[in-house]
Amino acid sequence: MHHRHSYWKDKLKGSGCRLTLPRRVIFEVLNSTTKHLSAEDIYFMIHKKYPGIGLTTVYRTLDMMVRMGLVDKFDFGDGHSRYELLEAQDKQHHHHLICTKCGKVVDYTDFIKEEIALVKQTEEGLSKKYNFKINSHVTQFYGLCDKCKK
Amino acid sequence: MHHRHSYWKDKLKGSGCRLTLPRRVIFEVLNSTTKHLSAEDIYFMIHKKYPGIGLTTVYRTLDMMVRMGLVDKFDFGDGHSRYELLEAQDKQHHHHLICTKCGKVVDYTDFIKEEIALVKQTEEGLSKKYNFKINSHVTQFYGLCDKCKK
DNA sequence: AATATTAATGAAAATGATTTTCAATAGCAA
DNA sequence: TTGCTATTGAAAATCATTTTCATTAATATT
Ligand SMILES: [Mn+2]
Ligand SMILES: [Mn+2]
Ligand SMILES: [Zn+2]
Ligand SMILES: [Zn+2]
Repeated sequence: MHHRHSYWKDKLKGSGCRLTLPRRVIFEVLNSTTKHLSAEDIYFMIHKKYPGIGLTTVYRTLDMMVRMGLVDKFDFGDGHSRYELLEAQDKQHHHHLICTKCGKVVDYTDFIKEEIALVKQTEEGLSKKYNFKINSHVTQFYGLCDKCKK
Repeated sequence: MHHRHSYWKDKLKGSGCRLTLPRRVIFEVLNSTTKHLSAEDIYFMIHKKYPGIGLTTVYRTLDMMVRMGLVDKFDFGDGHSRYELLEAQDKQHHHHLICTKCGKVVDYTDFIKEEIALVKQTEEGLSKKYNFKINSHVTQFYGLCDKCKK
């Protein structure tokens, strides 16, 4: 985790960017949660302690982190983009299970091995057949969670 | 295809809805394309012949068709929701391959058999483990198409 | 066919997430 | 410190989509 810290900071500096307070704070929020936060979520989470940091900056910072490949941006269909630190903590590549009623999101890695194998194979086939250079994929399951089922 | 026409019309009427000109026109557009159109796309496609049909109605009609389970709504990440008639023509369940540069979308069904099998199996496992009732899934590959690669 | 009922429509206004603008600020290299 | 300029915050702008509301038209009834 410590090497990751320096890693992203170095990466910032390496591309002529500055290490600012908002950037450090926003990174820390993402690094210490398991949730899938929206820009507004983050804004409110830090606003008490850092009232000087504006929502605009949250958006800009998240956007930058996405471009740096540090953060993943998701759309779960509720009108708010959500962000998640890549390779954070013990996190690995995973897919999502989303409750369409309450918005609950589950990261699952259970069947990821088989999925990854199939995905890799599919990617290869598709790349060849359609001449695409595939960079990423998204798999999401939508449904109703435990509580919302009844 | 003829039975499909009557099918959706019957479904409409069955739920107390009226069969109006905008609805017929919008259905026809979706039924005669292989593309993934946005509300605005549809609006402009019909505007010359039917200048009386407003964008609001296009949105409303698409929304209704989605609720009826007649149309699928997708977000390919370009800021416009896109719509596709379900089970239209020779179309089957399929996944998408999206060029992040030019927006080209490919429907592919090549590896769908294996995918479907895995998806079904994954759904079962996830349903059990997380107590979700899974209703749908989305799988999309992002990359660069033939032309945009270079 | 004429009429009554009310779902559906279109224009305009509102919404709300995200982006842009721009003058002020703060990293950081020298 | 100083100077350069990337970054910031506030306010305004953008833009896809939704809401409002008076009008219209689909359909059931006469
Ligand atoms: Mn996740
Ligand atoms: Mn498709
Ligand atoms: Zn739920
Ligand atoms: Zn392309």
